[in-house]
Amino acid sequence: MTSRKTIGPTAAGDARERIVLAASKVFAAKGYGQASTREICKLAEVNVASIHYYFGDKASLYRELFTIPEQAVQLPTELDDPTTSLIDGLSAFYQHVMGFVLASESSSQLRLLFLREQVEPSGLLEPDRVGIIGLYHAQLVRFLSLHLELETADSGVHQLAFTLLGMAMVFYVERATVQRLTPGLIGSQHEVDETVIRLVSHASGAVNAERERRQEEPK
Amino acid sequence: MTSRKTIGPTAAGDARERIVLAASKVFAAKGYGQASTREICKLAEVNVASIHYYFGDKASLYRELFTIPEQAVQLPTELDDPTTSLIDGLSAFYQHVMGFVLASESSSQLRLLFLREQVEPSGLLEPDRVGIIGLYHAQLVRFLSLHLELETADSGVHQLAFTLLGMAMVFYVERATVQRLTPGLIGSQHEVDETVIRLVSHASGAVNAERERRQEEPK
DNA sequence: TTCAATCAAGCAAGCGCTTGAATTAAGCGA
DNA sequence: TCGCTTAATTCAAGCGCTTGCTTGATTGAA
Repeated sequence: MTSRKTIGPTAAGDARERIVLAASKVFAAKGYGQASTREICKLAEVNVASIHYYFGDKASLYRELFTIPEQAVQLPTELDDPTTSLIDGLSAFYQHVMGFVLASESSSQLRLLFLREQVEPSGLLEPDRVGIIGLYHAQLVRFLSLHLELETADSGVHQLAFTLLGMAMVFYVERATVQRLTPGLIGSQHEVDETVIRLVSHASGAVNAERERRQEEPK
Repeated sequence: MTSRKTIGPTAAGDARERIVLAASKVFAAKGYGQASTREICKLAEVNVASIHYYFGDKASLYRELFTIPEQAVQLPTELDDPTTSLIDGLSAFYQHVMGFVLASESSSQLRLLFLREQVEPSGLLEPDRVGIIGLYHAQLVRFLSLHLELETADSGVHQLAFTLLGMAMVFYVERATVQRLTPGLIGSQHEVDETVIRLVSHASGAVNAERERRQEEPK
């Protein structure tokens, strides 16, 4: 049905790709429910029937966007290197995560889509699916367990990982509010760099607090 | 048109209240766009015309839910008391904020609605409106400026306030993920209490880090 | 000639909203 | 207490519109 051996008539078989690109933009901007197939097709400059022709239906097109992610969800490798210091690891983490808060173009388009699916699940994906946040969280738990010298990760480490995640997530979820209340944090690359430095400082403070908390009540 | 001097026919004039209650549930669960007036009316057990009769249209009904909030958005008073210590203030803050993560019933229904409007603005409210997060943020900035002994709040304090906010927000925005990855953090009142204690610890660590960061580079 | 690809047109369903009539409780003179 | 008026409220039906999706015809490169 959709063999790609032979390319289409007009110019190229890129209609399918144009649909995927347009869909990622519209879905990311409006969410699954509010996005209309007609708007996607108009943006992709294809006929409304093309979605059915290439993907079957709207839901399948949406799921298609979540099958690409292997490259999009690339975790910072430094955190899994045992020789990385706490500060360097946190620095790598926040540089990586905050790198997408700028440039709302195609690079971060998918990431926006993933975040939206995480915050407001469409119900179309596998329900037990591990989202981006889950991947970051697992990596942070590993990293923190190492630097807190724990054999097994307990609730405290898990919560600490959520703490570090939340510190960055607020800039995505509340991006508009941050920009309005405090312009100068995520407006330019230089500002983001400054913000990352402070994030690392706050994060290491939290990690140290957790370490001290454990020494007080080793239980 | 809608005088409430005389009560209606059947039982009481509570049809309007039933609509408000049902609307807050449906809007909170699905968002403004995905919620349908028919579903709201069905839940409220009223005719579809009742929304127009009592509120005019769907948008006005939605706005109505945001005019009640004075009691819902009650900030913790301890933070504005100059005699409150850093730890006590942080403890009051997180107890207050995390107090709504349990009990997903009517009490937190409105709060869920507010959070959704913050994350995904409907565009129906005044555009320069300060949401809940803005109120909490302003209070935190005041509190932190006091305890960091600053005359004017700069970007660093603002960011620190967002850091403290994000640490709690992750439990709301990523509630489902937290429950799945780390059951035992927000499942019961006792668990929430434990979580709050650790949050206060992490937060004070972040605040102390910010304090030290300022001493190093006073500039 | 073949067939993947595109197109305009339209279908059923759901949406917000409107309408005019039916229902009901309260007010009131006799 | 009765019968009547009045007005608040509820109701079924349906209007115009958008939605996702389908169809049968058309296009054009191989």
